[in-house]
Order: sequence, then C-alpha cells, then structure tokens
Amino acid sequence: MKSDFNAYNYLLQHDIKPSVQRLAIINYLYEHRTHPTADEIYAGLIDQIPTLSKTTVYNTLNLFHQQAAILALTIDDKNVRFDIDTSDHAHFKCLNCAKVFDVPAVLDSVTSVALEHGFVVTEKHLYLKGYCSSCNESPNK
Amino acid sequence: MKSDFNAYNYLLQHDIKPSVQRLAIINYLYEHRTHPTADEIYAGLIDQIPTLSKTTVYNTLNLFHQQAAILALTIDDKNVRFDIDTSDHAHFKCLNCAKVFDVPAVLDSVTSVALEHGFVVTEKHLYLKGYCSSCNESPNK
DNA sequence: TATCAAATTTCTAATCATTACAATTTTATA
DNA sequence: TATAAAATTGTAATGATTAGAAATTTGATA
Ligand SMILES: [Mn+2]
Ligand SMILES: [Mn+2]
Ligand SMILES: [Zn+2]
Ligand SMILES: [Zn+2]
Repeated sequence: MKSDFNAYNYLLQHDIKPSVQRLAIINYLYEHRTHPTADEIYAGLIDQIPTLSKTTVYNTLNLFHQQAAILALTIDDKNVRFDIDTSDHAHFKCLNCAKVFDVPAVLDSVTSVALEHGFVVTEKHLYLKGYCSSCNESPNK
Repeated sequence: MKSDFNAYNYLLQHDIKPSVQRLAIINYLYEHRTHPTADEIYAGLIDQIPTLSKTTVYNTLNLFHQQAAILALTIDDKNVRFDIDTSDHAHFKCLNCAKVFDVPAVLDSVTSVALEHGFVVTEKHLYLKGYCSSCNESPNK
C-alpha cells in the first residue's frame, strides 16, 4: 500500500525547494517514527540513493528544522534525533534499550509561565527518562 | 559572607566520598546557578586547583549525576550543562545569547501519563527555547 | 538548445566535547 | 610502614557534526 503522504507539498508548505534528497529524507521521517539520528537516516537511504552524502543529510535536517518542518530532539546527549511530528507531545527515552517513545502531553501551562517572564517561546521539549515496560519487566543488568 | 552550604554533608548524603576536587566542583555548582558546562567548571577551578584535570571534572560530574546529586541538562546539543538544583523546574534557553534560565514548572500530569504506559520515570526535563526578554527587546540579528 | 549563475550536493578535512586507558598519586587499612 | 583500593591525572582515541572548497544540478535567459 502506497503512502498517502505528499512529501512534495509538505516541503513547499514549509518553503523548502524539493529535491531528490530532500524528498527521500522527509519521506524517511514520515515512514520511520522511531526518532532516527542523522546517521540512521543516511544508512536507511544510501541503497536507494547511492550518491547520497552524509553532509547532505545533516544540511537537509538542519534546513528542515530551521523551517520548522521537523523537530530536533536533544534527549540523547550523543546524537540529535529527528521527528516529523511537530505537534505538542513529549518523549520518553528508555535508559536500557535506548528507544525513544512518544508520550501525549499538553504544555500550555508552562509556556504561559515563560511568557510572564518576557520570554518568546519558539520550541518546547519535554523529555522523560527511565525504563520502558519491556525493560522494566525483564531488566538487562 | 561565607556560604552556608555544607558541601561535605551534601556529598555524603548522596553516597559520594568527599575529596578536594569533588568538594570544589559541588561548591562551584552551588555558587554558579548558570547551568555551566564541564569546561566552564574546569576553567573556573583551575586557578584554585592547578593540578585539576578535565577528565576528573567529567568523571566527577558523571558520578554526581549517577548519584542524583545534580541534573545533567541536554538542552544544548553541543554541551551538557549541569545544575545542582534537582527540584522540579523547567529551563529556557535563549537562541540569541545562549543563556539558560530557570522557569517554574510542575510536571506531575505528564509523568502520570507515562506511568499509564508502564514506564518507570527517573528523570524529567522540560526545555523551552526562544528569545529572552533582553534579546527580545534588542535583537542581535 | 546553448550559456551562465545560483542553488544544491558532495568530498575531505577539521573541530571539539567526551571517553578510554594506563600511569601516577592519594587514601585507607593492616 | 607496607599494601591494596580508590581517586586523579595525562594522553590519545572516539565520534558526531561542521567548515570549506569543488563538483553537479537546476533554472532562467538568450
Ligand atoms: Mn515524537
Ligand atoms: Mn536550573
Ligand atoms: Zn527499554
Ligand atoms: Zn538572550
């Protein structure tokens, strides 16, 4: 079954000129909701686009982030992770299996406190860490 | 005026054996609430302890974090920042001047959602990004 | 269609925060 | 004091990300 995601229009809507590489990367993010790293995206596309450069992956992800087409998550201190879902939600990282899960969340109350301080808020990130249900049942220590 | 913070007892309370270096680092964090990086802490202490090694700073901060004596903030994708204040609060990073500010916050509601998913939560981080009141008034673009 | 400039991609090397590892020093204990 | 364990240090390695220049592609225009 073919994806109903229109990558081309998605990029245009965020003032990003489409290209083969950009379309492949945004499609990858649409299809892989695991919050992949730049390296994982590169590895996932190199067979499909053998000329792809890792620099292009980084440049493109930074461009997408600038244009607010994706989120850049710093829940991991080693790698930045990327997310096509820019809606209001939190993330949970398992300290055992390293997976990053989505968690429903509403963050309006905190934002309003920041506004009272005179801050202009452009990004909100709520990161939870601990142990996921799988790892909690059978810890790998 | 001398600080009323008992660094020695603070470390003992977190099952950390005190040493000259460890006391200096925890005192630095007590006195500098700017969420400094490991490098800033090293630079701030090298005159006081000329033999101090940057490796020791990293080792010590990791130990403090393991023992839950401090927070390790990944609000910045370049450097980890450290905070002696382990109470429930959020952080705001200015994208212009790069300062990291404290913001009051209560995150219980989100944690409860995570618990419903079977997650065991050990850390909560709420990061806001945007422009602080100083930079907002006179943007440096 | 040929030409040219701008935009994009690519390659390579650099950067730089953090860690690995082995050697040295300090501390605790017998 | 002798010895082992713990902590600190110095150096080199690691690895994600970026810088910068060269190559390729795109798009407009003649
Ligand atoms: Mn997500
Ligand atoms: Mn803080
Ligand atoms: Zn897990
Ligand atoms: Zn600012």
